[in-house]
Amino acid sequence: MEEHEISKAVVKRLPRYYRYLGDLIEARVERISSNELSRMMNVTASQIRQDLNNFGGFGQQGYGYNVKYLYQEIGRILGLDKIYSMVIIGAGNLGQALANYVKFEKRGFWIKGIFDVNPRLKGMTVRGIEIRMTDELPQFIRDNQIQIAALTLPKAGAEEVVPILIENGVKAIWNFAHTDLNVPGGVVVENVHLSESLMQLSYNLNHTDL
Amino acid sequence: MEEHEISKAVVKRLPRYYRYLGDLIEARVERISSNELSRMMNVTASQIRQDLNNFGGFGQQGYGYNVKYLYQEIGRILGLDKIYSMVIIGAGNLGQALANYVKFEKRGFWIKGIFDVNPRLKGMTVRGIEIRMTDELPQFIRDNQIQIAALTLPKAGAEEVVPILIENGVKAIWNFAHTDLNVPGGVVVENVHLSESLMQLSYNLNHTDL
DNA sequence: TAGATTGTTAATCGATTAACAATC
DNA sequence: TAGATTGTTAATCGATTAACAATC
Repeated sequence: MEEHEISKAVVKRLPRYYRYLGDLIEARVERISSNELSRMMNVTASQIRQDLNNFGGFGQQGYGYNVKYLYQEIGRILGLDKIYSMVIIGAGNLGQALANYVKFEKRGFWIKGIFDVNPRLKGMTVRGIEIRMTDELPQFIRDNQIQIAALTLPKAGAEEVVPILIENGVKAIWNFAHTDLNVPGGVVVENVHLSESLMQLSYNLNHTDL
Repeated sequence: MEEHEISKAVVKRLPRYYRYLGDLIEARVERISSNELSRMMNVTASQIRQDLNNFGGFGQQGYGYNVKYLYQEIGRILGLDKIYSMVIIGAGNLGQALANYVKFEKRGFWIKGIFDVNPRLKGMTVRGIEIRMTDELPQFIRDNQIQIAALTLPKAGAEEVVPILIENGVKAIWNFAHTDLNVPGGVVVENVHLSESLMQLSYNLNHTDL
């Protein structure tokens, strides 16, 4: 992989580059300079070139970047050239929203199972994926070599389930519960704290002038 | 309000302070020093003191911070002492998940209506909130003095609806659509790009050593 | 008063932007 | 070749951490 550590700020920008490049492909654009892209994205051309050169030289002097090639390379950097097996823990609205979001599967994130503690949901399916009871989780993770778990359940349940996930081999947690999870090194956590996002909105609403 | 501009990084940390302070109140803790809090939250005590002092001196030398008071003050800074009227545009799973999330209302974010273009949803309710057709939106926003709109619909629809929202007085957009919205100054956008979050997870999964 | 801890200034670190030589 | 644009070094800017005087 890379020689040096890539900063969080850079990693956060990569998916946005990827999205814009995808749009350019759809628009049949073949090449783009850091300058044009910077105008589209409202960032500096310098930042784009610096960000990309963390991972290697993808452009060509006097030409710019080939859109398709750069898209593919950023996809590879993000790990989108691989296939992942995923479970969703918590079959409420949010869990079902994720399960129904087909685009994840297009990007290689396969949802293998949905779990809940509510026995009334047992056997029901969401987009063909069966809802299972949480006690089946350890076996299921091992049998299906699950790498990623999305936690769409309340705080207390999330904290309980994390050690079970990790014991059985889960390597990444997409955490929607309103708590900071404790995981050992080598396990990755990505937080989506919706209420904190709404509070930031609220702050900005109150501190932005017309 | 404040004299100088507060950095985005600081604003992003405020809701997390708020959450930890809420937990401390529940645990009946009366006072806390920046040092104790820093250990709980895995940040430096210096950062906590710097962050808070952007907004004023909430502590007392030799004592620390009064938990309840600090909680209340951060809530006020975040605008959580006010009440907001909100609509959700897009009555899919994600929109319904937001509508069902009662805690938002506890924090003063009242969901007044849910909108969709699908006529089959017309008249249905989610937690007592009626689903309305998008053509009723302009009137509804004005009549109910809606300040915030959550966009839980596909990209194209989101881009179409934004000018309508703004024309009728919406001041903040909570954007779940996979696109960067164009809004005039004075209108606030907070993005929640789930697929980009998943890509960051994927990156970290592939670039973290055991 | 002595001890603790803040508020704040100064030092350090890292990220962004500018500049330009290399080169297609 | 001349023009364009990258890759990369240097300069700037901002954010984080350290240090300590002020003070409860």
